[in-house]
Amino acid sequence: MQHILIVEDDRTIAESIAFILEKDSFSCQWFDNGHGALDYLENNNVDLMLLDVGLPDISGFDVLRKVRAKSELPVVIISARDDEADQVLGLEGLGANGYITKPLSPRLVVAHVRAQLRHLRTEPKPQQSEFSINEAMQKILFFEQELVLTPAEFKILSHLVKHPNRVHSREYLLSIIWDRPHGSDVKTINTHIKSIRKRLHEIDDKNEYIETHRGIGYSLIV
Amino acid sequence: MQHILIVEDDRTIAESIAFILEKDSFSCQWFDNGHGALDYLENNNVDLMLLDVGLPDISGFDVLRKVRAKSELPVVIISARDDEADQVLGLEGLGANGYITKPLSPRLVVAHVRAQLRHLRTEPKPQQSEFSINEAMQKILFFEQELVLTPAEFKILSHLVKHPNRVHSREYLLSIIWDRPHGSDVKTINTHIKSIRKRLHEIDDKNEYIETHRGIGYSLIV
DNA sequence: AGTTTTGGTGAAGATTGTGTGAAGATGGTT
DNA sequence: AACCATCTTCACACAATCTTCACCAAAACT
Repeated sequence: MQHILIVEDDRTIAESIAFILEKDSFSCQWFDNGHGALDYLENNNVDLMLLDVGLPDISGFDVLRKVRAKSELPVVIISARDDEADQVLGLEGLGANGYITKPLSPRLVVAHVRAQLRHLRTEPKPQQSEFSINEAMQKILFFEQELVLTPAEFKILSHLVKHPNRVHSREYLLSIIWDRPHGSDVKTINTHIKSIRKRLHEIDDKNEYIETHRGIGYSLIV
Repeated sequence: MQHILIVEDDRTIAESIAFILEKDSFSCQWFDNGHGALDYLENNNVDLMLLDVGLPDISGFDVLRKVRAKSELPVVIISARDDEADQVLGLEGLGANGYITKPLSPRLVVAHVRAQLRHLRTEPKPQQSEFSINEAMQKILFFEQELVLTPAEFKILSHLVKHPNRVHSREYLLSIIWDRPHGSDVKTINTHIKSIRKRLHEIDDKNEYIETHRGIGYSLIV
């Protein structure tokens, strides 16, 4: 599931956006201020950010700059009024990926989000790694050798392979395993990671491909 | 030149899609109803189908199932409103290859069509195997020997033979057996697979040709 | 160094999915 | 109606997998 971060100080608007997106099978996290959102970004796996320019604490301008300092995360700007047009222009120059004007149309929000994420998906960097995924057979090759994985292991590893070199929280990795809400302990992931590591070691016992980020999560190094 | 079949009851939308695609050097054929499109498919060479879910005569659901009963033609769903989301999900389960929501963005339509056709090109060509199908006789040869199969078994096995080395969900395999909606349990497939395996074992009891993918479905290994 | 927190490990439940045989339901044919 | 082939359902056993737990090791913090 793709995870959207909503930064919007109007609670009503934020909730309606979240409602729409969740109906469209995205997961959402809402912040009514910039600092909270930036903190959240540090430790969580976010696929796209919807950013209102008029925030109480810091300007959208600064939020975007800080985000861009660290990542290429797609950011869609929400602009409140026409007289913010100049500001929006500046934001686009700074690397915003799109913008929507209020009042928001539900369809338009979904369309923008989808468009950005699809665009992201259709531009995969042909970054070759020692892993290759065969979705049709639900199998992963590691140095040309087939890994025998359980469903949960497959889901976790294929996500790590698709998004290497970045940290994924245990919560997020758990959410990948389930279809529906399921109240199991995040420590479960430790065990899954353990067995994935074991399987990788059977083929190449030298290297550590899955790195532990203490207190945060795991990442795959390629 | 690649040929696109457009099934869309809104003339304006259909014409604009056709215009865009033709500008992009595809050829198009438009139908404003499902039955006409299905007839056309029988006798014409189509590379991809753009299918609106809200048709006047039969539902997109039924159209897709009928198409899937006979081929792996790439089908991209066009969904009109948000409240069709559930339906679209069902269609994806039934084997749709993608979907676009209205209002349609020209670039997005072209992108989807191109993506699907590119994907098609990389699909493995039918490779020769120990199986050979005689459609006219509704028989399958396995190591030169004729398999005696019930209709349902024939449909399942011939689909597996035509699309080997990839996983097929029970839902999908069930949809192959029926022409129309039929509310039977997906576990039925377990039993069919069991009896197909039994028949294969009668000829070659060494190998496991049909592989189980726990929680997902089955695949035929060649 | 000692304490606290977090992650690794192996094994023991708990849970879920699948295989199996047989019984029941369905639909067509005589 | 009775038969037949076939499809579907069911109950159970078994296997694979997921989760939890207890314990130890490693890291971070006083």
